[in-house]
Amino acid sequence: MRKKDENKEIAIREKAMEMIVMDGFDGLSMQKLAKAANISASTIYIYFKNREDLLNQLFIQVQQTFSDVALAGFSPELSFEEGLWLQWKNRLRFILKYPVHYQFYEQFRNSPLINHSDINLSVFKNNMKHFVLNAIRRGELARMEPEIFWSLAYGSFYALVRFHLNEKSMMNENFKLTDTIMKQTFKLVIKALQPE
Amino acid sequence: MRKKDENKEIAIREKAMEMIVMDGFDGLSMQKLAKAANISASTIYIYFKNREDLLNQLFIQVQQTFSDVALAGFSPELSFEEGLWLQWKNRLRFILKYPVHYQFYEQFRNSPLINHSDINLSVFKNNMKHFVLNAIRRGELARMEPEIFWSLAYGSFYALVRFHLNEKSMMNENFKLTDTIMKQTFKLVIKALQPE
DNA sequence: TTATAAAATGAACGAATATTCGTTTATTTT
DNA sequence: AAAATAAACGAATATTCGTTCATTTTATAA
Repeated sequence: MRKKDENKEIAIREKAMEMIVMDGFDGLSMQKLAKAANISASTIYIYFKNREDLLNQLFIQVQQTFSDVALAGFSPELSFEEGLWLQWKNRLRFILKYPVHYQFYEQFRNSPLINHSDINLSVFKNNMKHFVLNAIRRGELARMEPEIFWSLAYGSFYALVRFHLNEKSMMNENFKLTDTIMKQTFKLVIKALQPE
Repeated sequence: MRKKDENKEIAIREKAMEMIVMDGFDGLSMQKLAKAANISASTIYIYFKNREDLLNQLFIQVQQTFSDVALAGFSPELSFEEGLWLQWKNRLRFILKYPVHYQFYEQFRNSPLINHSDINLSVFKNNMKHFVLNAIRRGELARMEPEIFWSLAYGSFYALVRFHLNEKSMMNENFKLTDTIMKQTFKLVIKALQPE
């Protein structure tokens, strides 16, 4: 009984994401993908049920990895400032290390495909829930709706990342996301979220 | 010399955006679009050079309308709090009135197509630049990098909108973007951006 | 070494793709 | 009302699409 070639599956996954990031979902055809991965088109169907399944598997894996990375070293018992900063750093680390994965992820999230792929983030959600509740209990975080917290704490972070990744930035053509910029933004967010 | 039928072009534009929002860029074929708009496929090529041109024209128009709406009633001389709040309301008004346009807009922005379509937002940029500088001069806004300002002032707003439009919200399944929520978030943003 | 089972392939499938072409239709100008 | 012109169309084009299938190759268990 011959085993599946792990490298082949990885090649399929990586090339597929590269092609999607380069040319959009239109740009990914099974035949072109096969050529890019140096295999036959029919081989792809040994590793994935069909095109839709391939796309979903890609998203699920990236999503899972991304949220795992975000939680690395994280504990709901951390102080509010420490915990949030850790997550910012974790997220940025992933984005910088795997920009293709991240861009694929964002593209997928903003496409209608997202509706057909169900996501499981219960571990992540639970962590964040406890983290927020603990911070409120300790008086480090203002009492507020979870969506308000989330919008401020992460919306601003992702806006920064977007400026960083886009060549044509809204305000400044040559924007670079330095540690200083990130820390300054972070401090302002903390200020906003503090009680009273 | 027969004139072009304005309604026909509008039908093409609207149906195209609907199809893209429903099924992604894959979902838009010229023949299906023609059927949806009750015309012949070849007629589309009278109004648009080709498929790519159609997509670009759609984006450019929505982008222009959106930034015009955002500036409605706006003046760079407005106080910081008034001016920012006006923009938030303007933006939300557009999003709620034309959700399909907005979702198409976001989808396009997050796709590689954005790189092939050049955008002209000089009027908008100029307004915002003066607005921010005036607010700093009057001491209503902390001195900071434009990207930090932008990330906080709009990143959090768009994160709220995202929660609102997504069925499966990250934190709360049944999140509704009420006036109260928006005003609360806005107040926190103002707090963050204030000097000292 | 042989048997076996799954991986891997290339050829082939019909359906769908964007675009073009020759012709017809509708509208405006003379 | 006739002439002129571009809109509008239906049919046809050559490709490309995702997927299937019969066959061959290859790694492993016996």
